[in-house]
Amino acid sequence: MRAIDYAGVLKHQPIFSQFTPAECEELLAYCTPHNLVKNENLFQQGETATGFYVVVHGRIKLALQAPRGAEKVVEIVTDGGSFGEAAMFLAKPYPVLAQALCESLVIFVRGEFIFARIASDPQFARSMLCVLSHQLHALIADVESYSLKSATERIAAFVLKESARRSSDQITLALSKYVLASRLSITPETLSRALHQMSNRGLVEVDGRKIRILDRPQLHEMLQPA
Amino acid sequence: MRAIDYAGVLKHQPIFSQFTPAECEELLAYCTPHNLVKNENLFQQGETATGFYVVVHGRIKLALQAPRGAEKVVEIVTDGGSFGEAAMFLAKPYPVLAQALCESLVIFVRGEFIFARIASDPQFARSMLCVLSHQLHALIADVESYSLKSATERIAAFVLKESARRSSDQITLALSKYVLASRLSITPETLSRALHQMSNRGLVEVDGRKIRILDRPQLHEMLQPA
DNA sequence: CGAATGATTGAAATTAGTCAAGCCTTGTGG
DNA sequence: CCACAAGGCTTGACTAATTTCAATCATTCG
Repeated sequence: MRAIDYAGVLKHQPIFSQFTPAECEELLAYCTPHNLVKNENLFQQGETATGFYVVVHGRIKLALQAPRGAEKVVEIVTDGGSFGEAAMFLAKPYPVLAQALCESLVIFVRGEFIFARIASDPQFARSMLCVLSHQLHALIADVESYSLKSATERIAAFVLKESARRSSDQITLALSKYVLASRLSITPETLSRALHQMSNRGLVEVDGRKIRILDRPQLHEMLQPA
Repeated sequence: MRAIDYAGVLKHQPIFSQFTPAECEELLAYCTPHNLVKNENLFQQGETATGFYVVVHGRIKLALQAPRGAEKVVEIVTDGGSFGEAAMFLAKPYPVLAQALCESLVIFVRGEFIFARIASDPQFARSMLCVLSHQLHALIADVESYSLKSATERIAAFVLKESARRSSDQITLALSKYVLASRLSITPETLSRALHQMSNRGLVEVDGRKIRILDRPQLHEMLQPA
């Protein structure tokens, strides 16, 4: 078993792409890798943040927890993504729970390094500002979706977005339908029913976790002004 | 009519509080003040951002617009607040509409200046990162509210938060109930009914736009685990 | 004063959630 | 290799929360 070249791994993360190999070596001293098994928690809602996380590979679920086991999945972070920056900058508790949906490798980066780097590298500061700005806009898009679209419309939007991301009419859910439903702020039952209904209308073809788009124009029309 | 000392005004905005008077003078060259009348639009959803805005005084509504006149109020920005930073950093369109709810003075700050300042002043970069982080966490709190709380609970939470902000049991809505309802993602009708119900239960006393908290413990309990 | 806007109220409709049962995989251990 | 347990998914019937529609009432402010 050979040691992983974590410095090399860091170099390949979008957020550190401007770093030289030497800088990655330096950064490494402030990093802690975490190998997570499926369903393992990385941190709980409420734990105070002293750094943030980069997802090397895998899928990390960020979720809000409510009494009686209810939860709301806010985001699924995948390869190359990061999370926890905002809590780090504010030195506040993480507002969400982070849990691995599958075997994942994430790297914890101590805030200490980031703060120093920002002080010395304005370009890096710009990158972090862009990362946070992206996250903010993504959340606003979610709020728009929750507030102004019906359950079926949200599902249609999701299918189209996934399809665009993979440049394919055929998408395979990397998530259980339970998690997807929570991400879309609906119940699994509603998701199931809505997919069936879309299937009956000939918009999509559903086979387990595979969804194929049959009538893209019609699907788009569902999201347009009435 | 005497010219307003905008440099002095800038100095008093939280986001520029670290600036020296000389720096504020310099900043001023990149600023454009806007006096807005009630209901005046500052920008439309979709306009490309080349800077951001600071609210000197007044109330600016940020809202998502949907077909058929529907809209969702995302945030109300008040004195000392700012908005549009994320769109500026991404050089993307504003995802929301900005409209004055009352006569307001806002100052537009060109991104050009901010970018230069970030390059030369790491402390300022930190400030901007904190501002964005705050906005992100505020949005997550909203998502939590929308997803995991009932309409009545959201109203109770709002009343308590307003009361805390003013350190008083008595709050006076600075918003029309229509705008407040949209902010809480409910309809005005539901807001009206819920307030009445809370009033009937002796939790609050409602008189037009004045709300007085009568039973704070009970109100808190509504937000706790069942 | 009177139009316009905002707020309230009631009744009906609708969406989505809840509860409960059953089904279908999938993986595991006998 | 089969059987069964477990989880994930689907389905149906019912319920509940909130919205919609419509009408009325109040307020404000030209």
